[in-house]
Amino acid sequence: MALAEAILVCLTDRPMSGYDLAKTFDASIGFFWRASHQQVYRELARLRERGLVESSEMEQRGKPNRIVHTITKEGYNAVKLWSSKPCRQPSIKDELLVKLYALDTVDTPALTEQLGVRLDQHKEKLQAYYKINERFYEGKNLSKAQKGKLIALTMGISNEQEMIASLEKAIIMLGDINE
Amino acid sequence: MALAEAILVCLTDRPMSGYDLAKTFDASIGFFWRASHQQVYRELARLRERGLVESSEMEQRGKPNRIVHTITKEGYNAVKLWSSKPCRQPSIKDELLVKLYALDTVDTPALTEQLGVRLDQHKEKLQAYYKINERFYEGKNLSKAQKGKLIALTMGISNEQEMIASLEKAIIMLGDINE
DNA sequence: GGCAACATGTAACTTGTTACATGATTCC
DNA sequence: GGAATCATGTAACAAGTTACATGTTGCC
Repeated sequence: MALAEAILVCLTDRPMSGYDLAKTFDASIGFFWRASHQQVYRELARLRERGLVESSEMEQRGKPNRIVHTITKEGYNAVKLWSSKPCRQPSIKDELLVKLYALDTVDTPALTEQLGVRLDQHKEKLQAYYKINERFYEGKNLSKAQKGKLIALTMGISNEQEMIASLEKAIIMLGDINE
Repeated sequence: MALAEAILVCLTDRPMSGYDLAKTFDASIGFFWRASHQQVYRELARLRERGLVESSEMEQRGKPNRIVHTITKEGYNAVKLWSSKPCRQPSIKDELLVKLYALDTVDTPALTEQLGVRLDQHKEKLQAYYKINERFYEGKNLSKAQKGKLIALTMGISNEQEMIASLEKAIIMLGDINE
């Protein structure tokens, strides 16, 4: 049920269309909670039914019309209530670690390559985080909302750094085994 | 579809009952892939249908009978095939970071407490990892299978260490904001 | 002419969660 | 007497994924 809240949280920033939200879940908030556009549209329909967002169609020239969703007072209350309740633990599903766990049954060269692919993904993500940090936070006067986002970003950065170091070490360890 | 493979991977170690598997998904392999007992039983039924495991009932005295599942040759092949194909990226769903992202809409004292709870969870997990390391790996002669598990464990340890440091920092940053 | 971006959705299916259901033994 | 552990599952529902479906504008 936290997709609902993640959407509401995005809408506290500004009213958005489903398309905007889908893009947001592919970047920014998507770093902490990922969702496809299909999920977003389905959840928006439910939020509208529950009165937590209001939707209005905006005409546009040269582009298809957008349906813009605005968080309601009840929506804000729902976010506040949710935020006061304990979090569930983040779900963990990592195929790469499961493959390491089964090392003697597994295709080792393929696995080594996959570790490399993953390493590159984390490097890219770290660079993306650095750019966001430079562009929006570094050396700026920040509102409370921005400070919260900066804390989340900081955690993201140190997590990526750690993952990169870990994977580099893992690749070396795996190489040693196959000598 | 990777729950199937995670179960098969567990069964490469030794034949197990659904109950054993459910416990395994609550510890060891559960550190990388979590699943409830309901999911395990459902997936076992499918694996049996697909011929990837074979099941036989074992009578026990004083306890209910167990149904023990053994991985078949086809099961091993399925693991190998899966391992050679690229991994999907691990899913990310972290309510705590979403709450930080929405700091000005959120109940801040409650959030601070939740950060503390999460910090404790990671500390406990780290201790658990240390114990596993001591008991099974440190200063021992390791098979290839064990070396793979050790790599995964090493990654788990450094990830927990990083999370602990990050959360401690986040709690301080959040405290500074509310002064 | 083709592809990317803009924009919204439906349908079918697979996974994951919550609740229910049963029943024996062992330990406190 | 009650709780914990052992042991197996079903059913209903919620969430997530994959594939399908349509149509415009702007750029190369």
